[in-house]
Amino acid sequence: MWRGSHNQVMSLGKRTTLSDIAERAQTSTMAVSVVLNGARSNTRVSDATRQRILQVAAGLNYTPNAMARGLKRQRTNTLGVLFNWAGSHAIHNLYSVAVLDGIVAGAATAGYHILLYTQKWHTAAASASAFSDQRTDGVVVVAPNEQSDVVPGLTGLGLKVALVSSVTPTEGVPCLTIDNREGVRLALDHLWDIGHRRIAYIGHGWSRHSPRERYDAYREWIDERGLPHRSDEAILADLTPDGEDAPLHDLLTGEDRPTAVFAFNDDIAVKVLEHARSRGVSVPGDLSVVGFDDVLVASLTVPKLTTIRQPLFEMGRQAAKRLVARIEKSDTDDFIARHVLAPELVVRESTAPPRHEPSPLPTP
Amino acid sequence: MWRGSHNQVMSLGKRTTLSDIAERAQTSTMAVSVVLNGARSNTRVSDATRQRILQVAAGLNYTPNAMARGLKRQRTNTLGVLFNWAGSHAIHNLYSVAVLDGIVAGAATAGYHILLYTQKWHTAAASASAFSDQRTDGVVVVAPNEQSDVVPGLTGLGLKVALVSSVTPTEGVPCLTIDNREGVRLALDHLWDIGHRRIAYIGHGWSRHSPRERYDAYREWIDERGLPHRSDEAILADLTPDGEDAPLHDLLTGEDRPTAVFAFNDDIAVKVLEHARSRGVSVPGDLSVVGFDDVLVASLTVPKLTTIRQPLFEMGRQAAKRLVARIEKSDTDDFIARHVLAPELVVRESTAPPRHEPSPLPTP
DNA sequence: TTGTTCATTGCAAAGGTTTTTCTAAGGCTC
DNA sequence: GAGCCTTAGAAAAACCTTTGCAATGAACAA
Repeated sequence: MWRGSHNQVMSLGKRTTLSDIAERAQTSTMAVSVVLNGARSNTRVSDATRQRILQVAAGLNYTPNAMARGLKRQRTNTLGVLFNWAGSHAIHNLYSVAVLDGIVAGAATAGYHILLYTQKWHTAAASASAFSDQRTDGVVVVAPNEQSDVVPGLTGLGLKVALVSSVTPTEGVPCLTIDNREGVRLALDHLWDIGHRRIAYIGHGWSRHSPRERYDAYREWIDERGLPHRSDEAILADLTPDGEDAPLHDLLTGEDRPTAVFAFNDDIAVKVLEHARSRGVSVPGDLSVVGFDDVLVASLTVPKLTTIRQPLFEMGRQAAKRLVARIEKSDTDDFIARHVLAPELVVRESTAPPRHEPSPLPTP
Repeated sequence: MWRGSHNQVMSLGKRTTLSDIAERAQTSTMAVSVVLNGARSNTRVSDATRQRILQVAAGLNYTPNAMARGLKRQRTNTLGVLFNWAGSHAIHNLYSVAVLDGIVAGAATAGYHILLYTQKWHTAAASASAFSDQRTDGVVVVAPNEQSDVVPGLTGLGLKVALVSSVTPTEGVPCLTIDNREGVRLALDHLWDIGHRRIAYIGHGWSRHSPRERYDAYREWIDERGLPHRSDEAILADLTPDGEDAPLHDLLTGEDRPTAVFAFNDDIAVKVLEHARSRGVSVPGDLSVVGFDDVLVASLTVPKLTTIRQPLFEMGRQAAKRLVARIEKSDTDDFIARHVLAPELVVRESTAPPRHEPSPLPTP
């Protein structure tokens, strides 16, 4: 290790820069820069000075200043991620966690870091400009609220964007999603195959795209099979934590109650399970339950939840990968905007053939 | 909105810079800089030009270039986060999720962003220098492996560091942790109070600090109460996913089997629950189970898990907060290194008084 | 000897912002 | 009317890296 005479303080005082190295190696900063990066320049360096530089650099453990480099290169090797905030929680559900995990993995293999913007952005497109600081080379937006015009706002600023779980409003923005209709179909076909004919849908909030799409697919399927529409077929559950949800209660205990329930997602399915247990309704004996997402908890419930698996990790990973590709190739060669991944039925323990006659209701 | 003559392309060509604004406002870039930030400079600007600048800036929706600003200010308003990677998953357990969520929240209130470094760092201190690019103002290290010398490596480089869940090896590094001994005590006292005398410990891997500390606390408590040490008191379970874990099987079905089990964390406790169910051991009837962490799934198991709550979100939030304080105050005024938060007993459904006589074993 | 080629390396500019220093001008006091 | 203070704003330096270009010098061919 090469040491200067009065440089003991070096390590904790100033960071070492290119010119520090240059000074000690008796050369200029550009030579050092060229040697320490793969030289894209037409500046060439003799072997003698190259060795000298490498030796000095090794002794000083130099790390390039990412700010200066980013400023010069107009490239930061960093991907931004935008979440929908829920209160003070950015990563408030297991869905986001799985996607983020995938994004991180995808970015990691491409040598990119991840920046979590901590600003809340659902407000207006006015806030979009905040993300076009030059901190990131592109942004992954996870499940954007469609009411919001953030995505057009971002692309309008010339920002590279990739989406996870969203319809694509703007051209040229890769969007990772699954086939919701197919997922619903898988779930309902499964229930049909094991004998269910009275199947209810439980969901919430029509404001977003996927709830609408899944509910539409459900109704379509019901029509296809020639089943009657139930008056209570769709519950917009604001399911209170283990509380008194009257519509849900009615649904599960009514005279013409369904033998199976398809829930918009696993969170809701879990609540249905809890509700059923507290009401003495046995799952899957009296009621079959299918969820959607196959989030981490789905395999931990009792009974384990049958659900439609979204490859969330993979979606995040691919979103990162596509975004990087878009950043690094300046042009949109073989660019496909919409990547629809296949959902998958995961049969666990919460579904079974219905009892032939509705069992007598347990007295609560 | 002020528009120049040939600037329609502005929005999607180049980003607007200070000098763009200066040019249009007929002034210099420094004046613009001074107006658009809280002026710390002694450059002063008349009201007339100030208005002119503000007007032009509003029209061009200017966003400062974070790279340039960071380079100049030597401050990025960004906090780095370092996780222990497990395979390709950075945020592989609910523990990390809760902490990260807290870090993000804490950073957000302080106006900081979060950078997730995607490099794996457990290898050596040599990789520590990679985190002293000037990208972040400080780094939160979550549950560092103590074998690794990364933390000393980081601080040695003059980097500001905060730790979550770690012993503090170096001076001047804030460390957010809980009182493990107290947590163990809470759990065991609870079991004692409801009548348990044969209590086993299930954990794994002594390589990290907290397993050691909790196990030590367990043994100490056993001694204090004058209870005999069990030969099988500590199972180092490499619990295979719903598989054949022989030691665990022996423990749960042996002649002198414990009436209660204290698990190192919730993940293990959940596996014990699964194991018990598949063996026909009823919880809490035949066996009480206590976990540790109170991670999200703890309230979703059947029966719901009694556990020791770690305020993980709060730990993350405080780590971010302390780190920011340390960054913004140059000096270590009233600096306290170690912040020990209080664990809390959360009694749910997995604990109950033991049956007076051991119930006959169910035939598997 | 003179002109040409080639390798080596330093100069300088650029990237956008912040801050210190400095100038110019106007207004005030005596 | 001269000196001085205040104000407004510009020039320039700095932060650190990257890269086009020029300069230097040596070897080499004519």
